[in-house]
Amino acid sequence: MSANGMLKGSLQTIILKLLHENDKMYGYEITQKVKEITNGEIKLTEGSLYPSLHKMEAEGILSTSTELVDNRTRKYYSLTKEGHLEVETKLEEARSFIGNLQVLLNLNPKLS
Amino acid sequence: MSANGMLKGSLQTIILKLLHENDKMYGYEITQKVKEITNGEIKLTEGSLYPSLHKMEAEGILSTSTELVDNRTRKYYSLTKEGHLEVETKLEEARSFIGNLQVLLNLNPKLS
DNA sequence: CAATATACATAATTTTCCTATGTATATAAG
DNA sequence: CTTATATACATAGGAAAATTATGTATATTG
Repeated sequence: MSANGMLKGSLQTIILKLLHENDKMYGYEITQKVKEITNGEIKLTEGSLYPSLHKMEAEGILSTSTELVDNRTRKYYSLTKEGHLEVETKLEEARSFIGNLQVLLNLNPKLS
Repeated sequence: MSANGMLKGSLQTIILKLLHENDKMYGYEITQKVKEITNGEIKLTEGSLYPSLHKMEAEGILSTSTELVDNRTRKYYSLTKEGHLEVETKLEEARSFIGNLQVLLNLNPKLS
């Protein structure tokens, strides 16, 4: 929630990057991690997170395994081989887009 | 077009920033300016640009004036008083969001 | 004369996210 | 003991934003 109408288009990239770093994570853990890293400025809603995870699983870039902890179900997500390729693509797109946006908006313009 | 699925959410900000710098611009001119600044990496489509301009005009943050140049109509857009306020808000949002995204994706992480 | 550039517009669709809701267990507060 | 909060998942319905695909029209270049 809270002031991120700009999330569109980068949610998948954020999720994939976290899974690239952490090997396996479950949904709730992802929301907490994003909140922590951004000092509470970006809060993923379940209504956007879970459908996005399901979609990527259906596309074959994520795989799942379920565990039971304290009587509560945890569904862990991991990158597949295709997922690892997809992260690189998405990150490069993000790098490029952010660079262009910074130039357009005069925010920390690209040196060089 | 071309590799900017991440445009969602920042199109208005880009337009407003250009109008903030240029006092008045017409649609086609905006597409050319964005293409020029980003070395052709971001190409605004008419299908997204014009509806966005119309919407902002309806909201009262843009005003228009039409001119005829070489027998072709040009519809110039300018920021209204509200538009000038809106630019600041949008820019601050963009600054914040990009900062968070950079930390999440490990791209030029914020020093400090 | 044809292709490209300039200049606007919009309908229909798709993508992506959010809101609201629902289920269920564990723990902390009072 | 009861209530609120945190943990943990899921999905239906709706809204917002951009794209695709058209359509009109004039000027310029080859």
